[in-house]
Order: sequence, then structure tokens, then C-alpha cells
Amino acid sequence: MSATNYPPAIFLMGPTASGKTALAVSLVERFPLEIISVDSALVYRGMNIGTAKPDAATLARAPHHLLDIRDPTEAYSAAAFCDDARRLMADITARGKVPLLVGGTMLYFRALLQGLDDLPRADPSLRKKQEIEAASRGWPALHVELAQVDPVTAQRLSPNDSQRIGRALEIYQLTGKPMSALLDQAQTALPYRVLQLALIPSDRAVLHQRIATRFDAMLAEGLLEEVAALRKTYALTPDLPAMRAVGYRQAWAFLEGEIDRAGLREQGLAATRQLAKRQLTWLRSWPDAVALDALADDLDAQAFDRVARRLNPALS
RNA sequence: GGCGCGAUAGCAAAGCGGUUAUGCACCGGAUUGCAAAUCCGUGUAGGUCGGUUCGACUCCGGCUCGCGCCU
Repeated sequence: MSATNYPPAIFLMGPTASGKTALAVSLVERFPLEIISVDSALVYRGMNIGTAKPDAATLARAPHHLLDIRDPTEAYSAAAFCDDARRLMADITARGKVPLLVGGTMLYFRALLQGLDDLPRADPSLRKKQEIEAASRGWPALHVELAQVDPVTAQRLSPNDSQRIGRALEIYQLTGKPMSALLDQAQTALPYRVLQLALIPSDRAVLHQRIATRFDAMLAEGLLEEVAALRKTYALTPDLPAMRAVGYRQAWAFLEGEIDRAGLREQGLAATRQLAKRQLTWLRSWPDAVALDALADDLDAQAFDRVARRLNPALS
């Protein structure tokens, strides 16, 4: 099957608070699309306010796949997302519809598009051991250890990059081979003709303002109560991926008495701004993205036009 | 009115008569099973006027402002 015969798919990418969900809902109402969420935090059950998860009314109009598929005590991953998303895309396509992938977790988008190399999955017990090791000897010591078995990978990592040092060590321990020797194998690129839309706000200050307004709204809607309830329902710890999410980490610190109300707001806002900045860094060098100004008055019209062209070749 | 203390980068906060404090924020970057994570990079700033000095953010004095105490 040649590339031109691949079925269509649409990506809608953008930083937090750029209006992705609203646009996605409008698109679903006008085209035969089904939404797949591309978001590492929306997968968690019970995490609604702080993740700006679409509410029930919105979901009734525009169902989203991959929401509420994990407990906050569990981990999700780029690899798990790839499996889930590819499966859903095939189902949607078989139903005669077009998958619309919406979100801001850029690593997931890239992993889906390019495929992942054949690496072993994460091993929780190994990671636990690493944590203990690192706590007593420090990550730089583990970095030195990595340099002995995988100098190539150690070279490109900072001695403090806990996560990547841990993963590289984990891969070596699981396979007996250095991570660097396992990369660049045949990855399977996504077999779809993908229209990649990127919502990029032209004015950072306006995005920051939207972030502030939204964070205050989350506080008013009961973000703290949500986190307190989660802590009662689940055996949570602050190092779980779910509790390290923006807003949740700060709410946790507040509930622990580590920061006051002002610190909660200040640190929550800063963390959200930093998240948006990192997302924009991905987008800035994204190869085939069609950039749309998230703040444009005719944003919907522009997006509808792009989507229509892709879905109805006769129009273009 | 008098006395004392202080005035340092967006915020906080040190040392120092002549080489980068530092932390946070902001900004830029990296990113292969935790990614809303993790990590990397970028700052001549010293209230104001004058003096001392080869050289002052650092010493001295005036002024302004702030804080405290006193009458």
C-alpha cells in the first residue's frame, strides 16, 4: 500500500490553555471525526479539575477516547499510548470515520508518528532499586556507572538527568546491551496521511493571562478538594506521575503545609507557564505542522478549511 | 526633630577595594516505555549626588525613601 492510499488522520496539537478542546469539539460536530486524547494527565480517573478535563456535557457532544483509563496510582507511558492510539485509530477508520488526535503531550505525538524502537518496557522493581541507590549515592554516581556500560548514551546525558540515566541503566540491565546499540532499528511510521495542525498563540502574554484565569478558576472549582479526595481514595505518594502533574504537585504541597495559598498560586502558575513553554519548544521545530494562531478571530474557519481540504480531496 | 538600621537584577538574598554569589521567575534548548516528567543554557544589578582611591556595589559625607526606637 503506497503512502497516498493510507487513510486520513488529523492531529490537533498545542500548548496548555490554547483552546484545543473547544476547537476539537467544533470540528467533531461538522466532520465525521472521533477524538482520541493525547494527554498524559487526562488518562487519570478522578483528576478532572486540575487537568481541565472536558465536562460531561462536552463529552456527550464530543466523546473522547483515552480519558479515565488509569487510576492515579498507576503509570502510563508513551509506549502504552502508542498501542492504545494505533488500535483506536484502526477501529475508527474501520467504522468509516477519521481519527482526530487532540492534546499537548508532544512526546506521545512523536512516538505515535515515528514509532518507538524495540526496547524493553519499564521495570518497576528495577526502578525502585535505582531510586534507593540514587538516594544514597546520587545520580552522578549512577551516571558514571552508565558510562562504563553505555558510554555513548552517558555522553549525551547530564549527570543529573535522573530519568534518562535510570532508563538507560534499566535497558542495559534488562537486555545486557547498551541503549545506544538498540536505537535506530526499524521503527514503524504511522500508516496514515496525517494533517498536523498546531495551535500556536501569537502572543505569549495573552497565553499567560489565560493560564492565570484558568488556574484561578480551577482553585475556585475545588482543585484542593479534588486532591484531598484523591488522597483519601487512593494510596498516593508525591512521586507518582499523577501527583507530579502541574497543579496537583502544588496542591499536594499546600495540603502538606509546605507552601501557603500565595505560594500555591504562584508556583502553580509558574509550572503551567513552563509547561506551555516546553510544549511550544516541541512545536517550534515540528517538521510538518501547519501552524494556526490560537488567538486568531477566524481560527475555527481556518481549521475547518484545512480539515475539509484533507477530508474532501475534491475541494482542493 | 533626634538616634539607629537599611536601600543590590522581575522577586528574594549574600560576600567582596580590582576575577561569576546564589535561589526563584522570565527567556532559549534538549526530549525513544514517569513526559503536565526529567535535564541543560542565558543576567556587569548595586537609590541618588559628591568625595577618597590607580580603581568603589564595597570606604566617607550630603540628599531621598523605608523600617525601628527616642523626645
